[in-house]
Amino acid sequence: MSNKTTRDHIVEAADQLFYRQGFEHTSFSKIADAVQISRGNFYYHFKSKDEILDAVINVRLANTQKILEKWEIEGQQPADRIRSFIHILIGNRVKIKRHGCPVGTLCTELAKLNHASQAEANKLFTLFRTWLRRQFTLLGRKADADELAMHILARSQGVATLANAFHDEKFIKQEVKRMCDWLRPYEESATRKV
Amino acid sequence: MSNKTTRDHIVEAADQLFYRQGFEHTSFSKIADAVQISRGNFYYHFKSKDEILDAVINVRLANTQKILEKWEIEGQQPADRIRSFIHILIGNRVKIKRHGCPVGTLCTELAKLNHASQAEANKLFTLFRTWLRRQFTLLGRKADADELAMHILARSQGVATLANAFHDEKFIKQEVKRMCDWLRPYEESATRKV
DNA sequence: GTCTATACTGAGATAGAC
DNA sequence: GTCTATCTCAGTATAGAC
Repeated sequence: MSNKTTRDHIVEAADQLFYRQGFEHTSFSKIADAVQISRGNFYYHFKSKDEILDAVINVRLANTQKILEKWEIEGQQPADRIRSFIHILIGNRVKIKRHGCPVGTLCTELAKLNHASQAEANKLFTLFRTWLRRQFTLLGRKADADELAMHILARSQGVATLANAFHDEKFIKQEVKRMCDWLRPYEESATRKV
Repeated sequence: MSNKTTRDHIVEAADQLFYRQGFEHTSFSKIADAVQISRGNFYYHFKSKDEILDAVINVRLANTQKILEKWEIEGQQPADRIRSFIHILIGNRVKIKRHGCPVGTLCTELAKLNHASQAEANKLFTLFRTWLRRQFTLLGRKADADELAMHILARSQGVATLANAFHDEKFIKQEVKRMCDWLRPYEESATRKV
């Protein structure tokens, strides 16, 4: 099963390093060290560093899509699914404390660099946004589904940013509870209608 | 009055550029172009790029302190002062849409770089946190004042991150309204006690 | 496919003239 | 104080052997 190509290994290592150290700060040497190949070998697989970034973004998009589908299937009710989203903050709390949100920090960095792949990276946010919007629509909030989706997305971003700055896991748990409390009235009003 | 030294001009230009393009991405050449001095001249005023960063952080700390004092004086009630904080999102919405939050994006970047000045930059967050905590304490929330301070700080961070990614000013206004709505019950319960 | 060697560039930093 | 000239180093990228 572990028939990963060198290309896969490069993308995987770059994915990790871009998350932990940032895109610009991650040099070819660092990726080369991680994958245990020579620097020259990169250019057989990719034309440039930007191409590696695009590959990383595509992998992340695919993985995100899979997770959203998983939550869609596992969660009986829309509110359960939204809670799955909220709880990634808990599941990834150690990484978030150390490196922030992988989506948010990448989009923020690419915006500063005015990088050509900004729009591609932003699609990661859009995946979550669209999925959350659908869940809120299913909760009967047709009129403000997108606003609610953006609201909860923003809150999870803020939590990640501050948890990272203050190196605080407890804060993540605190805020997750608040977000779940916030969600409950929407859930209950939907249940009453059914 | 405009007796600014060259050093002041350097710090000012670096401040802007670090915000707009990021610290690492901002080279000496770019700052030199902005200030209209030669690259070599930097080293009369600063020993290294990191020293410029420290100077920038110190300026930002001083400016933040001033703003907080201003809000403290201008706002009659603690809730008014907290609303002053919330409304910087509106006042700075164009910049936030373009470059995110100056505090959040700097702290996030320095965390990725594992930069020595991380702790200094985080003091910017701490200034807001401590100030907000005091306002919530004055609102009679002694037990959870810090939690509420962190909560509102996180929300403003999340708003800035998404407004930047989606280039969306309307979203900022939407969320500011939500934050003010969120604040009202705390304000009213405090007023009732008085 | 992977390597070594190397070109080229731009970065931070230094020396010394003015 | 400010400049020009220069150093050193790390980065991306290329060429060509194996």
